[in-house]
Amino acid sequence: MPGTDIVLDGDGPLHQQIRRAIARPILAGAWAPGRRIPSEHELMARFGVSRMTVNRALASLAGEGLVERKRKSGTVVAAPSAERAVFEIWDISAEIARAGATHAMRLLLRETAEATQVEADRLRVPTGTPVLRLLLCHSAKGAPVQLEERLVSVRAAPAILDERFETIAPGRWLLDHVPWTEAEHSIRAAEASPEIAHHLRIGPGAACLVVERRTWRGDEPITFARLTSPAGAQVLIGRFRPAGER
Amino acid sequence: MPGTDIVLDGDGPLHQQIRRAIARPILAGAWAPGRRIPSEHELMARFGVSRMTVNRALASLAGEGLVERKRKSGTVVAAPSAERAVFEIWDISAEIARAGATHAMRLLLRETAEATQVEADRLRVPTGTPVLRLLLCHSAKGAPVQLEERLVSVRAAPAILDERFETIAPGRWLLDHVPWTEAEHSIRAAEASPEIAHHLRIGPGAACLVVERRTWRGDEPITFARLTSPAGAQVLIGRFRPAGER
DNA sequence: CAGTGGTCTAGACCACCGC
DNA sequence: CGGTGGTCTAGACCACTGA
Repeated sequence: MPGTDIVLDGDGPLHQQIRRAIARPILAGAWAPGRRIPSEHELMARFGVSRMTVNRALASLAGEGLVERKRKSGTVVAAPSAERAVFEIWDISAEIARAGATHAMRLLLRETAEATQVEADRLRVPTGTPVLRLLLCHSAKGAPVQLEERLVSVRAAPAILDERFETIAPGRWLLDHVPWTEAEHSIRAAEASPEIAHHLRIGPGAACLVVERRTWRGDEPITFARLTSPAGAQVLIGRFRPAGER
Repeated sequence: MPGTDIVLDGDGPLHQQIRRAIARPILAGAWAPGRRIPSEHELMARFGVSRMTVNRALASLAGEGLVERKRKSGTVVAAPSAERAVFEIWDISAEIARAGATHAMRLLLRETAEATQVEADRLRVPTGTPVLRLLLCHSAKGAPVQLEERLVSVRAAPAILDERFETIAPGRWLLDHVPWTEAEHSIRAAEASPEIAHHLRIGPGAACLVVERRTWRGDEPITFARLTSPAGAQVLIGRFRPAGER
């Protein structure tokens, strides 16, 4: 098969290398859902490893829902699930597009500064660290659906200073340019402050869903985002199985 | 070692049986965090399986964070994380207890009925299915923190008709008595209806976090719960890694 | 029927780390 | 040093299912 760009990076255990080699084109969108992945025998031969090692990598990808495996028919790229979108992607523009609505974005603030005490706490960096401050309002069908307050550590993503964010959202840009290894979400309800209410065109004190996300690359904080949506504009859905299963 | 009640249930692949056998006492709280789990060699001998099979079970438990493994020192029960509580347990009384507060529970409604159209939709059963309706208010330190509206399919859990719920919460009872294989959460913000506001002693229209949970055993719906908490009373936290890792 | 994945085995070498 | 887990191999048998 030409065009199969799966290569091992030589970093870490073989089964993790194989897993990454296959996960990479799937997550990047290069392999469309339904595309067939080489069989275990083919991968054995290609990488010169035993079948157990290949199986371990593929079984793990199947456990995460990135691929689906069926006897006889083989392994194929799985359709992205809403669950994965919730806990992995967090790209509001993609979510809006998936819902079939048109997405618009307004950049309300963009400035570099040294982190204040409060910002440093949020981003988990020392006070005075250079940061990029962003404030954006995302709309679907003309109605505001999410206010994005974001801090980005300039040290973790220096190239972000060249980006104007006229068409691409900061979350998307970061996903594309800065690999992350760890993320933390916190989810809560809150009443809209006057400023947030103004931007979202809702009454002050109206119920909002607030998601805060931090990401790291190793021990290095990358970004802090607070995403505020009016009640009803966003529902997070997750599917789970008992810890003893799977 | 006396008192190690790990037994295989003979259901499904060996590595899953071993995984369940170890996960069960951990999730039930019978094995305290830090407790040492038998080494791979001991488990090999006890169950008469190969080391690969034991390793597969333990590696999987480690991946979920139920145990921690260290070379030489062995495998121990991990401390429960807030993340696990959010996505697995959902036992409000345990969460309150962990936070060091006293938990109280008031049963406001308990009746059996045939599911109305709306209830049938929520529980994903046909209209007219026998259900148990429950309404409870959970308090911490005397202040209401969560209103629980719950439907239980009588067919899936007939023994629940004998339970009065004076000391044990329905969620806890179900976890203890009805094994589930699949759960779905949805999370959103909403404004308190007059009735909910009354029970939670907040103003009508105040912001609330609403979590809806459905569980199944195979294809059989077990329960639907809507858990409403005042803004600020509850924050859900999750930690994640990229889909290509781990 | 034949291709595919699901599982399991018996054994091996290695890295880590407490004693 | 020796116990522990981390990884990998080569091979085996089986279950499922599409052609």
